[in-house]
Amino acid sequence: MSNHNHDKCIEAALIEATNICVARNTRFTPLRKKVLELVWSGHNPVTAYELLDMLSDAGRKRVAPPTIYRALDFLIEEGFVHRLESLNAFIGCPDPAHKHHGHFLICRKCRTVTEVKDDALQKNITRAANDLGYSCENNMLEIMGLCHNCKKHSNS
Amino acid sequence: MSNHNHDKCIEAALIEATNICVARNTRFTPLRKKVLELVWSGHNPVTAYELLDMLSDAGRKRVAPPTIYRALDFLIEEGFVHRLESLNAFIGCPDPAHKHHGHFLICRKCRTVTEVKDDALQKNITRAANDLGYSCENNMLEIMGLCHNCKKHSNS
DNA sequence: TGACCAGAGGATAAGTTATAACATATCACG
DNA sequence: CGTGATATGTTATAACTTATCCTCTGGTCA
Repeated sequence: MSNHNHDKCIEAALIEATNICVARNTRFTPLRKKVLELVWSGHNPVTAYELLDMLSDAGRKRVAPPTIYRALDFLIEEGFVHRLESLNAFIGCPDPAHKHHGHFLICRKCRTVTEVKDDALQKNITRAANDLGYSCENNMLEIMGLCHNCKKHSNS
Repeated sequence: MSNHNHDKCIEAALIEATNICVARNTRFTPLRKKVLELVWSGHNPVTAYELLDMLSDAGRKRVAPPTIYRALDFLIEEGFVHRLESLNAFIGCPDPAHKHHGHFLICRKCRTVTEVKDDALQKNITRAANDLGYSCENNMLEIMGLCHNCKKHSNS
């Protein structure tokens, strides 16, 4: 995630979300759009309260927590955003058009988060659940470690 | 987890924890023992505040949150207890002697939690991380679905 | 044996994350 | 327009977690 034109990421996410909402006839309101844009401010997780501050800085008059949480609920429901349970934080989904569970790589150093897309892995998870008599309706995998870049530049 | 003698589960967990602490020369104090016992009161996750209430009911004078969190920190550190991130709750580990990451099946109906022990799955996870340039220092998998028993008895 | 020290746990307060409950605004559609 | 449904604003509070400071206890060692 080093030096790319991140504006493109944001723009792409907003356009795709817009298209999906049109297709589904759901309401991509200005607030929801703004929150999605803020979530996409980087490839790092952001917390609800960071979003709150960012929204306020962005010129709106200070909003209260429910405003953010409701927007996030919508964005998660539509698949535009994932929640990182181990961080109580949120991250934009790079592929909202395809329904999937959240599997993430989290760099403990630079906090970059990369989404894992691995069908074999998902199959393996479902299989493991079935082996023990459970159905798998939903699952989340969060892997903490060092990203490629931080591995190179560090000795810890 | 239907009708087993759960006292055996509790007893086994306490004995194993005691042995491990002796081996490691760490202090399994009465408070820590009591908290572990309470965590093991069932095969369901318990929250920190539930433990707080349980401790108080158990005759002690009301303790404050840090007391519980410190005990939990110790128990987690020693591997006796896992934290379920998606529930902000805690569950006893059935195999504390062997270091491993937490992979769980959670029944959304009866809340029974079963720990998954699956080496192939862990290898698969590590491989997926490496494929994307990440190391895997730590990982957590939480699968939500219905357990065998609840599948049989329900139509939702 | 007694001075010292480290670790455990009690007490208070505060920080962080999330939701309930109710009021108001806006939209969609007949 | 009017009405119902959905979105957002507002206030308060619940739920979860940590920081800080202090006391007590049990072990170590001069």
